[in-house]
Amino acid sequence: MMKGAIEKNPLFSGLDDNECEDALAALSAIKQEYAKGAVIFHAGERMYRFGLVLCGTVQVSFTDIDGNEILMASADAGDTFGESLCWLKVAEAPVTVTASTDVTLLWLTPELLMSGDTRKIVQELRNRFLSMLAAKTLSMNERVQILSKPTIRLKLITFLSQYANRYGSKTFSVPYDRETLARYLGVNRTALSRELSAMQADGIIEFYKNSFKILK
Amino acid sequence: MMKGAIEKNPLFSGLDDNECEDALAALSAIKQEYAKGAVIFHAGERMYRFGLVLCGTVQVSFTDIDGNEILMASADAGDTFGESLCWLKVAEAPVTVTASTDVTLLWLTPELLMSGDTRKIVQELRNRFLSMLAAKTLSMNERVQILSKPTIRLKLITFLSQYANRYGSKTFSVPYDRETLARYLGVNRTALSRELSAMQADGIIEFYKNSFKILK
DNA sequence: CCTATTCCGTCGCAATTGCAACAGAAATTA
DNA sequence: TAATTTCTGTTGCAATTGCGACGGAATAGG
Repeated sequence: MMKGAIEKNPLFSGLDDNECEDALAALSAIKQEYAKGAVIFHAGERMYRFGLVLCGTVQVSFTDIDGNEILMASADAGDTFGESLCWLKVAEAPVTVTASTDVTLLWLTPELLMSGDTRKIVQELRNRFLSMLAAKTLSMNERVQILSKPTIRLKLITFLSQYANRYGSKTFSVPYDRETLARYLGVNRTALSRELSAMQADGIIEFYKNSFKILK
Repeated sequence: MMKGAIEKNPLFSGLDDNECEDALAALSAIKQEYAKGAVIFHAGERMYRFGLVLCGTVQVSFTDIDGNEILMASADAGDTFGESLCWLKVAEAPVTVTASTDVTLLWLTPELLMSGDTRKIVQELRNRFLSMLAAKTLSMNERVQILSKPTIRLKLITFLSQYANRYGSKTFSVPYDRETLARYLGVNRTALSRELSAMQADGIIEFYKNSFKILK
């Protein structure tokens, strides 16, 4: 049913049905559903489990020192959130997770991965969990790369190039509305619209809603 | 000798001498020295080992699509670099590592951590390696938090607050010169100097070279 | 089909920033 | 010590961006 989303996740991809069941059991998987807008996790609590999104989209925002909310990531089907805070047993997690749409997700507990359990599936999961974290680090590098660019245009070009690379095509759509994209890029929404229009006028890109085409 | 730097690193902290030796052996540690300015790792190669800085400072810069160099991190004694790229066996690592000062470092190979080796020390290292990656993710969150701020002043306040938190004091010094700090914050150097002066005039901070004091 | 709501682009203006040129301080080297 | 190089702060100006207000398009709900 939700098999698709699970398979997309590097923790489970390529496992056969039995292995998958064992893996879910080893992680004490619990399914839960949230309505659009619901708060999935409150900042300030400890994150005992991390989340794997089965369907829908969640937003992870960081509550900073002044109480402002900064969009850290949005997780779609197959994506996870909260692994680091969970693994490190951070007492007061500084992130809030909310449902952008109706959401179904699995809560997973990495407790067994920390133990000396030598079952094959547990060892495999340990390795995969590690790979997942490593991949997350690299994807955050990409975010930093974008945010470091001096102008909105360069941020957009970098962002769009990254997407084009990931999709292997110069035509693609992104899972953000303008407001969310602006926050992801760290810029003002209307300034973003202005720049998108300018880039289209300059013949650099074409776009319709969330679909983009890089002309270059 | 360099024991201090090693102990600062979460992979080795708290291990006794024997364990430490075993750990270094398990990671096939090799010591190497570089002169100031030397290139420690070239972008485009595969990173078979990750680095642990024993003394000195290295800079990790990201080479983006246009060939620009973006400062991703600077690693001091006890810090590591390249774990993610190494673990994921990325064929063409997109980072360049250079020596900001004369540098001594250990090259470490995580190969054994990927195996089914069940020796206690290896299991321990696996867990610690994981924690290290998780911690890196969180510290990158802090960087993103800074870069997401709309103005130089807010970036600085966020950056300085993070440092004050880490040191547990409102007086501290940072390991960056102005040029490097500007690149870390993603802003223009002279604009940074201008804003620092303005903040001092406004009674928010005091600073002398790389020493800062938050007055608030 | 109509209405309310959300989403998106445009515009003018003020504020912030990048940039280039420059000068003095500090550190390094001869 | 003198000379050279590096680092840092200042300033004027142009370019970019943030912000608020607005209107039209798209969407959702009845």
